[in-house]
Amino acid sequence: MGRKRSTKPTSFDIAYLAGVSQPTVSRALRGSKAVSLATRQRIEAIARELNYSVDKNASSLRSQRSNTIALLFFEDPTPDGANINPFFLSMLGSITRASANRGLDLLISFQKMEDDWHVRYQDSHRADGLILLGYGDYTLYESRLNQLVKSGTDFVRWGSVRADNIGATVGSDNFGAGRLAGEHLLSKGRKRIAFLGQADEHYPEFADRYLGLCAALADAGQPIDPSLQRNALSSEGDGSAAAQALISAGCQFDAVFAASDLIAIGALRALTEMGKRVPHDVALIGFDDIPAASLTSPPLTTISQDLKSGGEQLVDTLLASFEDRAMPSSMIPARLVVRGSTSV
Amino acid sequence: MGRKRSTKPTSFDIAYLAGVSQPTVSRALRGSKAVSLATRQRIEAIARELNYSVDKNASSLRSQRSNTIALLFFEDPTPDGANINPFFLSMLGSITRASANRGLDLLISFQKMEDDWHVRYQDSHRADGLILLGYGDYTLYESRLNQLVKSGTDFVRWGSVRADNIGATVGSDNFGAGRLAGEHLLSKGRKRIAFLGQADEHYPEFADRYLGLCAALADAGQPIDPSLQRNALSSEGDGSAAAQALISAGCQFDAVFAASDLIAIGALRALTEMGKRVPHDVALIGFDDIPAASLTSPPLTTISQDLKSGGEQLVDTLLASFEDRAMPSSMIPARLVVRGSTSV
DNA sequence: CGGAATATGGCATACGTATACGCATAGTAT
DNA sequence: ATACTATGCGTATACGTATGCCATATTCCG
Repeated sequence: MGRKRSTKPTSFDIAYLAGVSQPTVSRALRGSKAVSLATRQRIEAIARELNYSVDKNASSLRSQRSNTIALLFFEDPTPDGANINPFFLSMLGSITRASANRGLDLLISFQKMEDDWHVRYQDSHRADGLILLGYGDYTLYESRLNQLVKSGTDFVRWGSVRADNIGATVGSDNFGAGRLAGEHLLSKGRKRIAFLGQADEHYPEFADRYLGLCAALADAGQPIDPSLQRNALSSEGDGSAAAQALISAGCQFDAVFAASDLIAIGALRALTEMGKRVPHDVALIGFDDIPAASLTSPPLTTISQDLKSGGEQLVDTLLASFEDRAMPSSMIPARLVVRGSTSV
Repeated sequence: MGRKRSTKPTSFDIAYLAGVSQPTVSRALRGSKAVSLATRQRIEAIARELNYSVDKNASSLRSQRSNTIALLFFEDPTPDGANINPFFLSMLGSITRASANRGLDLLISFQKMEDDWHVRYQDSHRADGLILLGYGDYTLYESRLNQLVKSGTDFVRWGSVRADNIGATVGSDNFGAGRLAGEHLLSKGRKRIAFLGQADEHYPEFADRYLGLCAALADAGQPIDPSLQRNALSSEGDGSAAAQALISAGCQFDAVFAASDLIAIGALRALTEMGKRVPHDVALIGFDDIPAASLTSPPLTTISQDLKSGGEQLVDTLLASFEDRAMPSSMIPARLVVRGSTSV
């Protein structure tokens, strides 16, 4: 079954039945102006009747255009691989919809940083362009990005939007979001705000969030205590460890801004276990608004990224680059979601 | 950029450089036995040097094999579409990996029940076969499945494994899992166990779980009270409503088995709000072990489905059907994960 | 009413690969 | 030595569509 299909209809079959030539069928179905309305409708009717559909491979081969984009997801170096950051899964959903709405097929693939994915996708004409997604050490794939540019591959990245980015980038306004978080905590009377998250050039998004927080503090005339910034990658384990370290070091703080919800959730556990009450002793705010954020106790105040716009912008930016009208990188505003972890 | 690429190398280029004919290049790169080791290695070296990669479209067109599978995700009729069941996102991760390991590309797409996806994917030679994923009313797409069979499309479903299934199906042993849940609750001394979840033929997986629970009760000589079964689709809202209804109706129960974690989380909230202590007054067990399950308070005892095996079996079953050696439907054991919501 | 512009659609061909055949050469068996 | 099989590779062609170019029919305008 499936092997011996009764010969799928081709454009020649349609042409024969419609009394026209095969090219006319092709033109009609693609909506070319060179075919009269009457002829087109006749052809469309027959095509529908025969359940005809254009052969994607032949079409792509001839036109050198696959109408397909590849979503390459770069994993954190978490070796077990079972669990994926829920935030990116949501983003994936958004991109899927955006692609479908624009008539594009979507290939997805998880990548190890080491593989030579650029060859695999663009050179083989599997896809017209790439969307690159993933936290992880940015400096690690900088050289890869340069390769992409050099080989003329169209691509967009999700990440920190900066002037000197390699290739087009779409991302949240992390600086603004960090400021938002800071202002919210300040408005609650908190002054000594810890930041949990890697804040160096390897993780530019986290760094931007931290800088936003610092800006808010500065605006309010509050001092910035570097000892309140603790590194943490995006995982519960890291968040928990960072919070513990903070307490063990005897730091005084009345609020925690975690660079991701996973970190926040880990921190919440550690804080609770070590006798700090949230939000009474320590207010806590996360980032991403993953589904689990509303389930913790207290529920987590967090920053919600606009995934819908994010996915659409990624796809649109890529489409623009197909057509040689390069779209600029774009920055998407984020939104504060207030829940129990910051309201006393 | 990207438009005027300096003419990608073809198999003819390789052939010329290697001093052989184009077909020999094709054969060599596909590992045909008809080409000598020396020749193959020469060809491979040149191909690597030129950064050559087989044109996917030409290859698929000629061989009538795309080495691509399409993952079609059927959404619940939740109209907002923003949130996707986390369980299926995890499954998606597992399928992605399984495909990659077998050298298959993966197309993904969210489907409305109404579209004629079967045409779009298999008839256009986008994919060699389909994986169908999604909760939702099974009877609704029964007719579609029959169409697929009739048109000779290769596909596999994730769902309830039954003898009379249309097409190959891979799924968890829902009956066994239901029994597992029941036995666990009975072992905790609970006797009046409510079931929250649609348990009719429209949702066979839920129904199987309920039947498993009933079997456990029967084995223990406990009566089955039909009024303790309440319908709920897989959402927090439904779970919460069902739990409230149960209490409002004045039903006596000391345990709840929810057909999914989302339902369980909703139920947990309702129970707590209505003054029932979990697990003291009511033990609660969910299904799926989504990431959020460990974050509720108390953390949720649940059933964990083996997604890794699930994804692999789906892909392998599909591959088998490509090769006309039909693999049977297969049932995957599930595992009980005990947490606080059932241990006093 | 003649010639030019326009509308419609056919002809030829290219996209890059895979495979059925055929043809050598070499090795083996009879 | 003849016939036969196996090996290694070239020849020819098919996969199904899209598109540049040209031929015809139609319209339009002075």
